[in-house]
Amino acid sequence: MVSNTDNTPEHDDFPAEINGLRMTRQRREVYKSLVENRVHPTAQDLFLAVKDRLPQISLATVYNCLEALTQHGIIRQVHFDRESCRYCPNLHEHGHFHDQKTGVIHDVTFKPGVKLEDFLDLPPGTAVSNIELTLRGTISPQS
Amino acid sequence: MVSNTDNTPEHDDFPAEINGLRMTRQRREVYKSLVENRVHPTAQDLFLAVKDRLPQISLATVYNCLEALTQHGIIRQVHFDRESCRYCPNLHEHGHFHDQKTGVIHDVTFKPGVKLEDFLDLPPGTAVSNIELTLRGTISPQS
DNA sequence: AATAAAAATAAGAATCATTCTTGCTTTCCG
DNA sequence: CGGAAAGCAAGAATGATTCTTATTTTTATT
Repeated sequence: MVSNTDNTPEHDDFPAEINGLRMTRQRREVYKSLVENRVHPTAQDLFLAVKDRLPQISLATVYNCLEALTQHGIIRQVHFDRESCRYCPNLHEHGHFHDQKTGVIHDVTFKPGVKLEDFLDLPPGTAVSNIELTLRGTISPQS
Repeated sequence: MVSNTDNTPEHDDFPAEINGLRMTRQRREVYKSLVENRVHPTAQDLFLAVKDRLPQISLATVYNCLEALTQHGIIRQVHFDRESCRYCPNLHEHGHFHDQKTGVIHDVTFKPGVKLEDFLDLPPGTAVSNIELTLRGTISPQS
């Protein structure tokens, strides 16, 4: 097998470790493909993309890499109904708008300074550690 | 097979049709079990519950009923990551808070009068037809 | 009320995303 | 260097959901 920690300049000078996770060749390529891809890809999408650079990578390894990256807070999973998981390198608090006409998924940010309590009736004592917000609808062309 | 449109008083005087959907015996029992159940059950949960009244009902039929009820706007699907779909008879706009300690799922309502534009940066021209909001965290005991 | 057509159902097979298992390879660290 | 730990590839296994098919029930028509 080819070296996994090849961080020579022609391989992008990627850090050897992020958030305590060793950046192996497979993890690095999966992560890079995710960052380059702007459409919230699935594991399958990333598998095909990474194959160009690592032809013998397996789908299971892509899943392993995505799991490891997620567990270490480097990327996030995004869910739409029970479709295949999608992945997102944007770590800022944000939601997703799913355009039902085009299928495109847009990131949606919260207005600055807004707190959950401003728009939700939360039971007293709730400590929210994770938010997942999904909107669906259409975008009418702007004149 | 037992009659499907038995709406005699001892069977609860249920309407024979809701939102244009014929209330068959199976659909009625699935719906009633969902309303009685307060914990956002899965199809499997409902299958077991309904079996008491309709011993020969099949899991596929429960899925069919839930699909029909959902399509006719009588109930809603709720998703938590890629876990089994859960179902909810509460049609009011609301989100869900998943207590990570107890596993209990609480409905969370929006503060009255709040609009999406109040707390989200939506691209111009967006028409939102569906909102799914999932929170995770814990509830500390109130003193 | 009889009957043909349409809608629902039961049962089990099929699908598909994801996870698990196993044997091998690479990396880490003394 | 050499053993232990971590990662990986390949394919099998899992599990929720959907699909298929034959049968039953309901509806529409007479």
